[in-house]
Amino acid sequence: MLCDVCGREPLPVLGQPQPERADAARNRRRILDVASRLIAERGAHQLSLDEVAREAGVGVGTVYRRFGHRTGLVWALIDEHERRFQAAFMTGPPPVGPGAPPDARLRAFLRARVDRMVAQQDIYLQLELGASKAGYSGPYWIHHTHVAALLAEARPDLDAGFFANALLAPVNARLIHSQLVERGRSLDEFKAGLDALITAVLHAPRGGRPGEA
Amino acid sequence: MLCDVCGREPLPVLGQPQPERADAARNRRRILDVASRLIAERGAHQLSLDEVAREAGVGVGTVYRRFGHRTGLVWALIDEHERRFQAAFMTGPPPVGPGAPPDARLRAFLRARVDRMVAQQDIYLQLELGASKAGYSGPYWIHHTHVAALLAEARPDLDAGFFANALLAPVNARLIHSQLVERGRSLDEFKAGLDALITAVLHAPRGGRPGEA
DNA sequence: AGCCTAAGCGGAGAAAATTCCGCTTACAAG
DNA sequence: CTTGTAAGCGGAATTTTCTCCGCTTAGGCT
Repeated sequence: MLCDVCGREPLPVLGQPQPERADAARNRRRILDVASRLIAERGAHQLSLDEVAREAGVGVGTVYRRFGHRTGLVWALIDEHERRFQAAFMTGPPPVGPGAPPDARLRAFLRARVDRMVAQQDIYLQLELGASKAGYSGPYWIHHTHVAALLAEARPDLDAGFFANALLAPVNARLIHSQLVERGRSLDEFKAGLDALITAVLHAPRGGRPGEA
Repeated sequence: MLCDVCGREPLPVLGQPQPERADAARNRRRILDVASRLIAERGAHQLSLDEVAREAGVGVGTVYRRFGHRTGLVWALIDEHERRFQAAFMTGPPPVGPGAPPDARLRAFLRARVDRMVAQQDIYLQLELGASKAGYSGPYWIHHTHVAALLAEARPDLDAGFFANALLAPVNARLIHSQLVERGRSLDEFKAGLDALITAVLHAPRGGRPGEA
């Protein structure tokens, strides 16, 4: 069912690969390989799925059945990195992983997220473009849950759900790109800003109920 | 020139209408009228510029010469509201306009921005979709300048530029939509969250240099 | 080995965005 | 009123996204 305000339906979560026919697996691999090569050559912003299909030697239908839409393919290209990233903050070593105090983990997490976005700027920009078709996709809510949990640990009196969004929202490809490329800010300045934001949130005045000032 | 990372060029600022031929002005009017009718009828997400052109009795070329691209047209539809909004916070009565203390103005401003986005959700979603083609457009930076100025007034020791982005980032159509529609949060909860965020920023611990915690 | 069928395939084609360019015309200057 | 010309026009053509549906085949079953 499509939402009547934004006209989209949720992006199917790309879970663990369910049993897949051999030819299907081979095609998936080919498509992903071609796509990442084309992106490396010319940038994610002019990736044409027709061309991917042609170069991969499959029909466009195959690409679409597998990945749903343009954004789905781009997301699949990030998926592997994302899994690694999730492993890092969920089970990896401190300060990103468990073991460090929550404020340190928050800082480390947001900084790592920035690094990921900078490393593959154009792919993330592409992802955010398609986002209005795919909505906030799986990984966003995983990150949200993580940040909210750390916040709840450090400051149980706050509205963790809201503040998690508030901390994640500035860490987006478009803003980072504009800061770095158009506004001439440095990465360090940006990260220092995030640290300051985290500090501000963690030291927020205590209010009567969660979410109040 | 196109940016080689994101492949876009800046959205031309829609300034005051420069002298325009009579037929051009008439066509602009027709296009805008048809577009807003079609959006009212069927939602911004399925606005087809071909159809707009047909119904307005002009060629598609005319639509594109005038508005540049899909996002340009959508933005033009918001332009009038935006002007009113800008007038309100720059020269209107308090608490949004000058006269109230900066913290009150910040709260009022963000709440007003939320209301604007809620009132025309689908148009703003559309705008954010096109954003990666148009980049952060004029109004974003006007809002940013405004928020940064208020922050600088209240807390001259902070990195106003960064925190302005941090306050604006959570007020976006996609997040608001997901909170309200998918997550079942109320508008009041969201606004209360923003108030708390502002409070946290304004009470941030004082650091050695701007931007540090 | 032969059969069955659901999963997978592919490409024509519909729909939408955006570009291009030769024709038309508003309107200012004479 | 005539004329020159820059501004404006329109729509065919190009490009890309995404859908549809009839054909093919991998691989389990006997």
